[in-house]
Amino acid sequence: MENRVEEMRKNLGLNQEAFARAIKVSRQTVSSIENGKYNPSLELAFVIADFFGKSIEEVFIHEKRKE
Amino acid sequence: MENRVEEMRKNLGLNQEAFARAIKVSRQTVSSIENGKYNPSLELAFVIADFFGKSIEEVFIHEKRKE
DNA sequence: TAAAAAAGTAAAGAGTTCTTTACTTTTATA
DNA sequence: TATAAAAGTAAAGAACTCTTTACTTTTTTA
Repeated sequence: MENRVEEMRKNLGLNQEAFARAIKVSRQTVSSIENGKYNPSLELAFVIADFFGKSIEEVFIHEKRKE
Repeated sequence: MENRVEEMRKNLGLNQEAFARAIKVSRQTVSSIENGKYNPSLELAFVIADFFGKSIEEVFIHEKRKE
């Protein structure tokens, strides 16, 4: 799954540390999500989307693979 | 976090087993999510919402608590 | 280009999501 | 009401999410 977290974070002029503080996770969590190491939990996906004022679908791109 | 999975599943006339098969998880996973034992992963939330033809926000209700 | 700031990464550990197996309880129907 | 179908639940284990600590690499700026 792809996401636009880095792009949206940079649009707000925040570095990973400030963004991590704002959404109350570690900086490593932000880095891991931005780099696609893993997806956030649904809860964290909501927190991130809410922070950006976007829907989850606008931030996280679920490419539905067929077979 | 609340969700409307049970309601939407029943609207389609599916029991937990048929629904679980359709979204490729175990019946226990469906039961656990419907009963709020845990939230689905973001990936599974997308699969469920897609199955219902809804957005994640329409299926999963993230009540943002301000302490 | 040297120093500082920002970001990448790794490993160990805690907690969460999901599976399988199996049994119990509830709900629907003959 | 007896049986069948549907749903609840529990436990052990695998895989994933997130934390802390700590170090390395990349990018920015003085």
